Amino acid sequence: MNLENTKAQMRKGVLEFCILSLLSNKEAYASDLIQAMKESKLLVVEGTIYPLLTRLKNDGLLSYRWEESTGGPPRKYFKVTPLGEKFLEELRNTWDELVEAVGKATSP
Amino acid sequence: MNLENTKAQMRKGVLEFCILSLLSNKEAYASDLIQAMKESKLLVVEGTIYPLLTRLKNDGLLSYRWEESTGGPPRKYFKVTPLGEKFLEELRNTWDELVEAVGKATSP
DNA sequence: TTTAGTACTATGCAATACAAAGTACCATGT
DNA sequence: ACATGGTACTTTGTATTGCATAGTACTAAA
Repeated sequence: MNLENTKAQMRKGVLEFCILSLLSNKEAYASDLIQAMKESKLLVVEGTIYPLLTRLKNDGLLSYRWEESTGGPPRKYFKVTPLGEKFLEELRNTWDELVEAVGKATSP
Repeated sequence: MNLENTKAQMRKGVLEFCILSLLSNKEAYASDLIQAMKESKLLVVEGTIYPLLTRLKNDGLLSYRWEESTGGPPRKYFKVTPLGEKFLEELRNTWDELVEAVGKATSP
């Protein structure tokens, strides 16, 4: 039981929420997202984000298009589907409820 | 990918925090905790809480004593150890940071 | 042609919430 | 005395998912 492990556990489930939310604002590819998450102090690495994006795509919450890059291989630009927007809305509620519930449980 | 599943994911890591926090206020046994969590709208079931309590105890964050019950088998009353209090303090920071980080990442 | 950097893919592991089945103890009813 | 029901705890197995790691493929510069 170490703190880093627990932090990682806490991040679970909120990553989905954050990624969907970021993509809801504008299209992006993996590196954009990693950068954006980093700026919010939510560190994510490649091994996490690529499988996550694939999962969300397979579930119909995201779609993507290929775009050529000026230097380097082409990029997968993701955006949120209508179904994804709907799911995102539910995630917002879920998150708010969780924050409130934890507040209740942990305030003396 | 369904909402219930994601909710469960979001709860991960938070449960530890809530349980430690509840026990920091006063000693309790499993059913007390399940009840308290329920009142905070954080549903937990036996299969989750018993292994969690055992984990926390094995890591030295909790200790327990047996107490006879008026009706039914004896109960394990848990309380937070000094090490647990220290860990709890860190979890508080971690949680606050996470809430802030998610807020940044998900607000337009 | 080789090297470095970027982007994506694939495989395997560890942590943990939960379900489900099981064990043990006590009190009550017959 | 015995069966029944409720409470408390234990054990086992499963599914999900973040992460590490290694690998593939493309571009550009040396």
